Formats: sequence, structure tokens, C-alpha cells
Amino acid sequence: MQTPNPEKRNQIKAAAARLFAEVPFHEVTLERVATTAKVGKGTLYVYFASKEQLYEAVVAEGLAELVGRVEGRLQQTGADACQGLSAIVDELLGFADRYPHMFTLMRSGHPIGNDTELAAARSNLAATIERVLRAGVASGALDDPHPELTAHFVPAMVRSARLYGPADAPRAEVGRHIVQVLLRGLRPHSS
Amino acid sequence: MQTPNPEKRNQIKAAAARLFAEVPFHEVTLERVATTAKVGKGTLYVYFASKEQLYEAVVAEGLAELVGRVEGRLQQTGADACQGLSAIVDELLGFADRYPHMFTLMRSGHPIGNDTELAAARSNLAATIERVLRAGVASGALDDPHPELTAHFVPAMVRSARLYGPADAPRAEVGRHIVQVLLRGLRPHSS
Amino acid sequence: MQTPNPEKRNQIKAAAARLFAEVPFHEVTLERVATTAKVGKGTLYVYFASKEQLYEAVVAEGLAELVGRVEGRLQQTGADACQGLSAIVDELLGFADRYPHMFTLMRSGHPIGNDTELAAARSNLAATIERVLRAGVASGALDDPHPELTAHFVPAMVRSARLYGPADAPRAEVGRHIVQVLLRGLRPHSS
Amino acid sequence: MQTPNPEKRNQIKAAAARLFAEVPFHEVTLERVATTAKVGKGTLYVYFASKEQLYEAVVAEGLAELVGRVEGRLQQTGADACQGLSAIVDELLGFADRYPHMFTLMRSGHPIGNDTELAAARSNLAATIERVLRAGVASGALDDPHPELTAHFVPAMVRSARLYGPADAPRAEVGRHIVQVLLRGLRPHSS
DNA sequence: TATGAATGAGTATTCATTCAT
DNA sequence: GATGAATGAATACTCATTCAT
Repeated sequence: MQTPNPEKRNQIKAAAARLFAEVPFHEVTLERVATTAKVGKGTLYVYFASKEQLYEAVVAEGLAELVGRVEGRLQQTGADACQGLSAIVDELLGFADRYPHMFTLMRSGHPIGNDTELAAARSNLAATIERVLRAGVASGALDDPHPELTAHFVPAMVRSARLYGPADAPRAEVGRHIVQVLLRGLRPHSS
Repeated sequence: MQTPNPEKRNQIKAAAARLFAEVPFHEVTLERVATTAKVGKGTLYVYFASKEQLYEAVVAEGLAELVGRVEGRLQQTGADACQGLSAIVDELLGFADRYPHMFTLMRSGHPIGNDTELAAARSNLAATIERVLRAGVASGALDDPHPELTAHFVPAMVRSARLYGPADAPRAEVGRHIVQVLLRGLRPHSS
Repeated sequence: MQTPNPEKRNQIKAAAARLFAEVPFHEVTLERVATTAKVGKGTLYVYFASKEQLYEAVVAEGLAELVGRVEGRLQQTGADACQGLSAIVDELLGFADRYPHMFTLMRSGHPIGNDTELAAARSNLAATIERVLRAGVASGALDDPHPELTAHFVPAMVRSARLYGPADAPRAEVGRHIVQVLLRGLRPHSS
Repeated sequence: MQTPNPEKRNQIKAAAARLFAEVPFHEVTLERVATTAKVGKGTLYVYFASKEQLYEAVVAEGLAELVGRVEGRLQQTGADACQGLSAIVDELLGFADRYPHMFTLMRSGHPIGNDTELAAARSNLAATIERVLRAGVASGALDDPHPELTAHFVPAMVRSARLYGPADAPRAEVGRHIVQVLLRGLRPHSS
């Protein structure tokens, strides 16, 4: 008797991530996913209920990992808003480097499936960033009348820089630029 | 494309824009587009060579219109960087209001088709914004070490605010916030 | 502009009838149906919503035709129960000869689809036969305490004779036998 | 087939019988059979070589049991045709009551598999009935020019009564009716 | 023997595209 | 030009069967 193999699930997820990032959803065939993952076509359905759910799992679990890492970093950096934002941007850029597909996926068009998981993951990320911003406002380090908006700017800036910006821009430089614009943009007037 | 009935072409484009924005590309059937546009399925092929090209036309022509309007506004506002950026953000928000689908479409996933037209349109927008930024730097009004990056931030911020931000945020407030973060973020140190 | 072609619908029904009769439902591929009917696979779906509905249409419309013919015959033969039953059996046998598949189909196993149409068609046949029997009872020509049961015997006898009986039994002989058993079996005691 | 655990074989047969009777062959999944029988999917193949053979075993063994019981009854009742037929009908009805699925299965559509076993079982039943009829003819108790046809009528009448007749018809009444129609239908003219 | 994870052949169905009218 | 009936390539998904444990 064999036992469900979590490794195989990851094989599949990894293959799917790559393919979903390369071509649009409807051009990714499950045949191709299976071949790439080196499993049988039927095996896909042992681990994922449908193509939609496979897609969702890939994106949502990727985002969840990102959120986890960001929160880990924030615990290290402590309460400082400036350091917090830097850490967040750094993590976002690192994530983009480690999973070059992920941002392509996340720019991905429309909700695929009911998208609940994905929307939740996105919310988590925004909420985490917003918390840092609000802490900064509370401590007087930041002046942000709309942290709930600004929270969305951070990943958007990273994403646009990586997707559309010059491909050869060094990561550190990009990060510094984003952090600078944000921090100056939110600096209290009196400071 | 010089076609007999430009009216009909627009009917189709409008219907397609709505549908492409509502559901992902592969869930939009041409049957549905035809029905929505109140034309026969075959008529679509009189005006567009394929589903891909219809999609591209919708997005690229939408973006082209946006760029045109932005440039028009910039000619009115003259050279001032602050006013220029405000005008750009204002146009982007106005565009998002007039064509609620458009930003959904532009967040749209992967390149559909060879995407040449769309990439070009996106480049045009970025180039226009970059020009304003560089003018600001030149005039000493802005301090921006990477206008080629910042240029992408502007639509990204607008987009993220509208797509993921609170739906009830008043447009003027959103615009003010974006402009404020950008202008302060790019304010020369000496000021 | 072409117009839906009722002839094509019949081509498909005829092909399907033959194939459904030859092999069990799940072994009939629509590919095969299309080839046999000399239409494209997609055309099947222009005229029938699904494989199930195609099957239902074949059987139910076949049965409906049978019922129509039986009722036609009954109008000719008038009220006499003996002649009526003979006519019914004759029609059933004729139907079996003309559509050799039909009885195979009707013996067909389980309800396919929701089967409403088929059940209705079967009811119609039974009701028609029952009416003849009741008329015979009323006129004193028959003694049948359970015409609602006997009505089902008639097609059952024909079917079993044709499906399982000797293949070389001449139709007239089979018909005579069935009618004889039935008429004697229902003859009033006093006669 | 000499198998280690005949108990389990019966569990499976019983589960299969129920499911095959409930839905058409192609809608019965072996997964479902296994679950219903409370055995593993692989276990099915320990006892049956294929889905087809499982089906055949269910139906053919059911029919074989029926034939066995009928013959047992006939040995008790002795040579009298009237009593013999009554016993046969009674057994058929009893069988229908004990295995409500069985008649549904036997009405079952097309031959599944090569059907040899099933055809043989059906032949056995018909042969047994025919023997009784011929004995009746020989003894002068019956006048039947075609016992080989009539033999098929008996199960057909029972089946049609149970499958399509009023569900609330009491079994004894149904039996009496069938026997009456048959016996009168086959009564020698001179009687 | 018993199991259920793994498999891939097989198929219904969809839908962009064509073309006769 | 306008149409929608006809088409068949393309694909997600199912499920009988196998086999490692």
C-alpha cells in the first residue's frame, strides 16, 4: 500500500508554476503539466481537484509563503517603520528573484476559480504592510493619512519595477529607490 | 483599418471590453461577444482577424486613447512637474472611472497574442510620464535618481488603489494621496 | 445564411439508432455517430444537447411513432377487441421488423438521462392497449380483471418472442400465437 | 472459483448488484462498488477479472439461483402443468421480491461482455419452462403449438408486470392474473 | 491477501473559425 | 457586408486496471 506523497504534490506545483508563468492559463495543458512534473496525467487529479484549483494552489501557496517570510523578517527588525518597510521591500524583491514566475502569475489577469484563497493571501500581505505603516504613524515616524491605500502601493511598485522596468536594474538599487520614494513620501512634515 | 461600418466595429469592441474584463480570456466566447454586441458571430471576423487580435485591439486602443488624453492634458498644464504629475494621476483615475474594465484588462495576465501593440502602448504611457519626471528633475523641482522606474510606479499605484483598495474611497482623495506620496517622495532634499 | 436542417437531424438520429442498438450506450462514441451520420462531430451538438439527449430522442421518438401507428390502426379496425388486439400485435411486430434496433433499444437497460420522454412514450403505449382491453371488457368480448397489467403483457410478449425466441419463427406465426394466447386467456368464461 | 474468502466475494456481488440495478452500467464505478462493499478497489480484482465479468457474475449467478429454485419447486409439484406453471410464476415473483434489483438488471440493455454466461442462464430458464409446457401438451392438459415461444412469455409477463405495472399490485393477485391468462390461453379447445 | 496511489487510454464537449447563402 | 450552421482540432477529466507495499 502506498501513501499519498507530499513530495509529488510539490513536483506538480513546481511544474505548474513554471508553465502557468510562461503562457496564459488557457494555453497550459494538463498533459504538459503532467509531463513536466514527470507524473501521469491522472496523478494530477489525485492531488488537485481541477486545473483551476491547481492554479489557485500554486499562486495562493506562493503568496502565503511570501507573507510568512515577510512576517518573519518583521519580527526580527522590530518596530521601526523605516526598517520595517525596507525589510518588506527587500523580501518582495527577494521573492521576485527566487520565484521569477510568481509575479507574472500574480499580475495574472482575472480571478481564476473562485479565487478565495488568492484574495485572502493578498489581503494578508496588505494587512501586514498596513500594520507596519500604522505603527509608524502611531510612533510619529510616518505621516500617512491613508495607510490602507499605501499598503497596496508597496507590492505594486515592486511588481511594476520588476515586470516593466529595465531588466538590468540591480535589485539593491531598485529596492533603495522604492524605499526612498515611500519613506520620503510618508515623512512627517515637521521632520 | 478602413472598414465599411466603424460603428459596428465599436459595438464589438465595447462588448468585448466588458466581457474580457468580467471573466478571463479563455472564458470569453466569441458567441457571447457577438450576442452582446448584437451582431452575428461571423461579423466579428469582418472587423477582427481573430480572438487574440480583438483582445489586443481592445486593450491597445484603450491605452492609446489614455496616452492621447494624458498628452493633451500635459500640453495644457505646461512644464510644471507638480501640476504635470497631478494631471497624469487625474487622467489615470478618470480613465479608470470611464472604463471600469480597462484596468482589470490591463492587469490582465499574460501577454495574449504577441502583445506587440499592447507592449508598445504601455511603453508610450511610461515614456510620457518619464518625460515629465525628467523635466522636473531638470528644472530642479524633483529629485529622482530613477525616473525610468518611477514612471512605472504611477500607473501601478493608481491601479493597485482602484483594484485592491477600498471601493468606497473617493476618487479625489485617492488622487491626492498618490500625488502627495509621489511629490514628497521625489522632493529635492534641499527644499 | 444557412438554416437549421431537419434532414440532418434525422441523419443523426438514424445513425445513432443503429449504433445504440448494436452496442451498449457507453460503447457508442459520438465520434462514431458523427462519422456514421456523415456530419461533423460538432454538428451533433447543434441538434442535440448531449449524448444522453440524443439517446432519449432516438428511443422516445421511435416509440412515439409506434404509438401513432397503433392508434391509426385502431381507428381503422373499429371497436372490436379481437381485431384491435390483433392489430396491435401486428403493429408491434411490424415495428420490430422495420426498426430491428428499436426493441433492442427499448429493452435497453436503465433509464438513460432523466428518461421522462421515454417513460411517457411507454405509458402512452400501455394506455392505448389498456383502452382496447377495457372496451372489450365493457362489450363483453373480454373477461379481464386487470387490464392495467395485461396492457403491459402485450409488448412484453412481442419483445420476448423477437429478442429471445427462435430467430426463424415467421412473423405471422408469432403474431398468431401471441394473439391466440391473449384472446383465449381473456375469453369470458361463459362463452 | 475457489477463492480464499467467499464471504468477501459475496459482499462485492451484493454491492455490485445494487449499484448495477440503480444506475446504468457505465455509471457504476468500481470505486463506488469497492466503497459500498467496504473493500479496497484492488480487492475487486482478486475476485473478479474485470468490471464486465463482475457484472456477468452478478446477473448470471442470480439467474442460476433462480433456475435452481424453480427446478426444486417443480420436483415437489410433480408433473401437473397447471401446478407447474403456478409454481414457476410464483418463484419468479418471489425472486423479484427477494432481489428487487435482479429484474432491473435482467431487463438490462445490451449484452455486456460476451454475455455467454448470461445467455446460457436465460436459456436454462426458458428450457425449464418449455419442458413443463411440453409435458402439459403431452398429457393433454395444454394446447400449445409453440411452447418454445410461450416459454419466454412467462418471465416476460412477470417482468413487465413488476417493472411497469402498478407498484401496489399485490403479488398474489399479479401471480393469479398471469397464471390465469396463461392457463386459459393454453387450455385445450376440447375442454 | 488486501490495499489505494499511480497511471494513461479513451471520450464528451467546447469553441474559434470557415463559408454557403 | 452580414449571418449562423457546420466543422474538427484541442483538452479537461474519468475510471478501469495495475502494482508496489
